[in-house]
Amino acid sequence: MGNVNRKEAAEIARKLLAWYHEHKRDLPWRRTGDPYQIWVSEVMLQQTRVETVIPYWTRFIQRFPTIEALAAAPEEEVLKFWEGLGYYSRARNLQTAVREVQERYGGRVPDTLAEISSLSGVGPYTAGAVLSIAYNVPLPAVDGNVFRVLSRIFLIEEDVSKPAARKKFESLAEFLIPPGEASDFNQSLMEFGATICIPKHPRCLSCPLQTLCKAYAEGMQEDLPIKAKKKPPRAIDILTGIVRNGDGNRDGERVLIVRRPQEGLLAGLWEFPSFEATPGKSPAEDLQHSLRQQFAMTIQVEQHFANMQHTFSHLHWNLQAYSCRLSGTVETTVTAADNWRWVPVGQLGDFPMSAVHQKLAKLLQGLV
DNA sequence: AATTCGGGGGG
DNA sequence: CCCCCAGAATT
Repeated sequence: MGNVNRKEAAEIARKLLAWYHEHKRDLPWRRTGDPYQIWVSEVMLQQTRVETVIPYWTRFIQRFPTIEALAAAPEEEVLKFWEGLGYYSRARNLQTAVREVQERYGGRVPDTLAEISSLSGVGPYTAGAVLSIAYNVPLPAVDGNVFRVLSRIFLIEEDVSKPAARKKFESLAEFLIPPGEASDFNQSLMEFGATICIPKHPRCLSCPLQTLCKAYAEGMQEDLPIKAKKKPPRAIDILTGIVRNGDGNRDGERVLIVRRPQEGLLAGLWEFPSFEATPGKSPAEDLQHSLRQQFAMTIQVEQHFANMQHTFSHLHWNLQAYSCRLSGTVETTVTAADNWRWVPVGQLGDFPMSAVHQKLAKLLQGLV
């Protein structure tokens, strides 16, 4: 596959670099040479669009401008800055990795493949991207764009969703890097895929590589890359309690939130207490039973609050939320615990929450 | 090699 | 509605 000689490789690189210098977007992380800040951008960009990342990166770098700043921050604050971006283990891994750079590498992002790859959350793509972009090390950075671009230029009909395909595309991408131009070339390949050689209806009429693209010559550009279809997400029913206490004392009304476990889906995020529904049980009974079992609380379900549907990569939530009220008063000594708290509705925004629960919080605050 | 991890934009 | 997105870790 992709048999290229040095001359063809040089021509592709030359044309892509010329196109890139003319058409590259003015992205905020292209204005810095700081390897840490470039690293942050690459982690945020994993499975995430450039337009989505821009405001997150800007706020994150403003708050955590250096490795020292991020290393010293409370994890929950880091999550708060990541809130809504998804794949929250990226944030946790990034902070773990940054702390290791502090200890092991004296606060300087390592510039070798072995060292940077040992950091948590740094896989083959991110390692190549940071090393090439920040240090101009001639290593490939194969992301979804590069799979698509190379599969079309060289008409590679291999299933790119198979892990085995990655190594072949990596060696091809590495071979194409012109001497001394790893940084710009790798970015040109991705930028080209993001703006010209796009997934559907590629802009072949504006393409600087049209004359040498094998897929275009065969009229196959729309059929590449080959990718296996994903399984549909499985659906589960979730019951959520918007539980308010009725003490009405000096602090006013408070609502119960719970922190999810440190591992698994939405790890470490706060949410209104939620449980997978028990088939055959009435929602009110089910919710009452679950809250008693988990938090030793007696509540009464007052009324239906809202329905939410949310699809994750592999899961579909069908969520029903009910307004509930705590029976009796809350002892002042148990108004907070390690993984649950009673908080004033106005302070819900201080806690990192998933997109679904953010929406519930806004409904509760009357902001919608 | 197959699953688990979020969320949103666009055809 | 489906696909895709500057993927990595776990099993």
